[in-house]
Amino acid sequence: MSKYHFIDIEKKWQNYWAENKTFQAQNQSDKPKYYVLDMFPYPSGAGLHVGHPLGYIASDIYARYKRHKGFNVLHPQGYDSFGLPAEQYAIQTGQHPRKTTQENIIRYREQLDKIGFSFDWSREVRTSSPDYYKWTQWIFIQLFESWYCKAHEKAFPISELVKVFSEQGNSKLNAECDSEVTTFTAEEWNDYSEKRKESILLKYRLTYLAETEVNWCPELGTVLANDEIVNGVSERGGYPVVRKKMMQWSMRITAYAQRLLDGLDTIDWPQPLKDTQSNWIGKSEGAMVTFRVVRTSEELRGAKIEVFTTRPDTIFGVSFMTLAPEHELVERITTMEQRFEVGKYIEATAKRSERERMADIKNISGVFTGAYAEHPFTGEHIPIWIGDYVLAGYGTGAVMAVPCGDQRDYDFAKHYDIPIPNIFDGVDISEEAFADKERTIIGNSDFLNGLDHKTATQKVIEALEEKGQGAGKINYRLRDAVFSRQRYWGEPFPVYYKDGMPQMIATEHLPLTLPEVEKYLPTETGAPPLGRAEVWAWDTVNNEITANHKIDHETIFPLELNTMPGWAGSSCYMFRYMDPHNPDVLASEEAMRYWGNVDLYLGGSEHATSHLLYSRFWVKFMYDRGYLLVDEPVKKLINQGMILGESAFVHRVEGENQLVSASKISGLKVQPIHADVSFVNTSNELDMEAFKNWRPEFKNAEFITEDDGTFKVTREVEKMSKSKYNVVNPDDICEQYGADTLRLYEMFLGPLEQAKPWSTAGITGVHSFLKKLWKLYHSGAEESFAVSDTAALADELKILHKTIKKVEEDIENFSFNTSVSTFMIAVNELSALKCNSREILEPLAIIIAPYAPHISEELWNKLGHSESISTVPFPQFEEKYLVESSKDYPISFNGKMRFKMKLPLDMTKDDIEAAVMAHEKTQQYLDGRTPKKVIIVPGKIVNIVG
RNA sequence: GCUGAAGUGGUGGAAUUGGUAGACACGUUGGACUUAAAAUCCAAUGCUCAUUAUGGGCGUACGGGUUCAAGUCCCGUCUUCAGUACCA
Repeated sequence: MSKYHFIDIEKKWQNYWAENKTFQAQNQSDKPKYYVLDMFPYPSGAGLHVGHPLGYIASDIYARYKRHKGFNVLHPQGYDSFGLPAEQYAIQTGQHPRKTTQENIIRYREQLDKIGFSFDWSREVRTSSPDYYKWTQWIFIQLFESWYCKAHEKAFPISELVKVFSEQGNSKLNAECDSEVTTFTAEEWNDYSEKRKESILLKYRLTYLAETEVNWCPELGTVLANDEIVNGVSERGGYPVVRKKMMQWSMRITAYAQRLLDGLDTIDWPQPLKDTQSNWIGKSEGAMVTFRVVRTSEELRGAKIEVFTTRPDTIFGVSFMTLAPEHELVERITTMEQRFEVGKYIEATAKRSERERMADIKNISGVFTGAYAEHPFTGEHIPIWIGDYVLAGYGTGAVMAVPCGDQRDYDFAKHYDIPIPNIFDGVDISEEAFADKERTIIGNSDFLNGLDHKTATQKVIEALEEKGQGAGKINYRLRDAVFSRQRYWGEPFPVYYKDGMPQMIATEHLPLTLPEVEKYLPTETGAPPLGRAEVWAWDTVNNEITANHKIDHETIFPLELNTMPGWAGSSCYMFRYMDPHNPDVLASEEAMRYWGNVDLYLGGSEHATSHLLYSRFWVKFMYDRGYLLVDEPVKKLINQGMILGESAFVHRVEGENQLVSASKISGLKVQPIHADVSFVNTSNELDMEAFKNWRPEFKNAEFITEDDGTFKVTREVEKMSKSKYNVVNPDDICEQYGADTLRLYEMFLGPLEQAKPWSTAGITGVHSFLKKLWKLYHSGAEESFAVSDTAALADELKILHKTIKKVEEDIENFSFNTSVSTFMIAVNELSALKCNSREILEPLAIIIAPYAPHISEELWNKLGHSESISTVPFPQFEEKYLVESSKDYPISFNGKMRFKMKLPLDMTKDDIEAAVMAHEKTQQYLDGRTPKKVIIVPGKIVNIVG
């Protein structure tokens, strides 16, 4: 084995690492720790494509580099193995999702192993394994057993809440809870039945069961969270979604809204991602204002409308109110005369899907209820309307309409001929509303006249508070997260139902394992798939699962039929890696103390409002309750860009079986067809035979070729996907060029964070670099190993140290693409010098090792070392080798670079001025004039002002 | 609409953060080696004018500005991408 046989070399070292457990991390070490994590993959049936490993390669380079730098590195990997695709595959084929998931994991592992990652596989976790989801269930129970105190901004055990209730009731309590909680005294509480107490507590628990309006996807037979819906259809499959009321588990994430927002300042995450999260949380400051409904009938006694507004300062501009069609008061306040109109309108809006409503922004629609509200200050009667521009889900589902200050209110008022009073000084509102807070001076508003936005807001809130008709309020867009899914392949809830109330299974009996079912579809009665399980009841005497027919509602109770959503298993998994086999706790305190939080996390930005937000929420909760020692999961996060596919299109003449080459299309009516990219070479020529044999419909197709007889396809950049036939498998690249080439090439493609299309066009350049590197250590036709012990030349040392310095900077800045160039330059320069000195070639192998670990292990081994290169310290660059005796100084004159001058490095400013002045060429450019000054930037450039 | 990021050769992309723009690679062209091809090696390659040669002009989306010096900083305009959207 003398030539660069990458296949043998890579296999050899991958086996070596596995056998020697080279990358197993220890939980005790004198070294500083570093935790590098990738977002773990969902093992899909399609396997990995070249886009998946991009982030893994980057994090692997960083992990390997940190090991060279003397860190104890934790770099684990696992599988997010619960999920919908496996379940849908199960529905189609009847195969158990456990089986297909297992197969997919094996396939993923094979593919990952071929790329030479330095994962510590002894710590692997799988979210679908009972040993793991035991902890997901355990966390769920802790959330159930907790409430959130707003006074302390912290979660506490529910037992403390019970104590507060029994001692002083709930009137003084400042806790996060459902909006309709009524106040009670300690005496009242103590008199309540157990069931009533339970149902009150449920309104305070951090995970709770409630009738909520949810996004129901009939096609998938399940509810979806807001972030699982894109443009009104399901993210998976693109099926329609409708609103529906259902009894669901929810997570009280809204309790943590402010802390989730504040925490963003403490973490080093990309700005766009932070912005996405803070938009999603959507904090807005304003006031709650209560409007009394004018009592025109007994029915309306005590009726009030609460609104949220960010502009309480414009309250004197209110000329009508608008309720969402779904608002609970609509039914009650609508007058007899308007009943028919209102009913018609509500029916019409209910029929329209969310999507239609969004597409129809321009159309103004609404209807008058016939009722009036009373202005808190003027007592004026304000008409109450219904309009679908008001969303039931935001604020209170009602607005005080100030047409002069809000464009939507303005348009609505214009459309229905409602007055538009102007309450701004010196502003023309005849054409449009005026919404500039900064330039606002209030007028025509009684005690607010002449005030600016800020002062007026403050003053009006005080006045409202005095009247008991309002208060300052911060509102969030963030909703509580629905946590129930009507699916089979997810974590079962550790919950059974006694007398209609949910009960937790004691934590010592976890995990509650997923039952077997015959089919993975919902039942005929519409219950979730777990409704098919025959053994799915909880025996509270023996504390075990038992058959449904034994349910007696005395000691044996039905278990929850829903399962948890995809993000349940991924919210705290980073802590399980710290101590993955611990049977007693999620991770031991010792392990958590040592590893802290994730130092570097790599993954796609598509998880911004799901996994990354929910994970932060759970971690903060676990921190509050003392189960974790940190309140943010991840210190630094990098979003790697997606690698896109370059789809190939063959064009077929419409209605004919004629296929037209790219340049012959014009003028023809053609239909593009995705062709498999493996039939196309780099100059876009199609392998016509392969295409003919691809599908029977093309067997007899006629090809209209280019004039030279070739057939060309057109290209388009799209997301890589099986259905677009543009998927490139990393295995093929590893086979043809090797894993080291794949690793280097994926980095070389461009900046890590940027999306970029995959193209093999440049891969030969990277591959030939590795061949050159190999040749540097070998010589002769036989390429025998040839490294000598002769001392290195000064030039060689300079190249080496320049390279060390640059590569170190690049890795620290995560600009892995430029260091590949740096290696290429170094190898080219050293080859030109015919360098074969061990003094150079040994450190060179180390600095390349993080990027191309297999070839460097092989070279390291040939250099006579028996240990793995991955444990060797990274070479230190030394400034002294970079220093030159003299340097070319570019000389600028009147802003233009004129010529370069060789000057000694240690020259002072005066020396340089003198040297420049003495220089013959300077005289030539100055042309007899005296320069005003000579500007010297030390070590850089000399500039003469003429 | 709002928020954020970005705009550099034929292509992917560099540029030590204000100091010789286009590193490195692909592609293209020419050459060497070959019966030939592949592989490999060498040279040229931003555009443009001119030439025997040295050279000149223009160039980092567009228009201004600051500076001895701008891809980089400031103001304005345009375009692209991403997130979000009747959020009161």
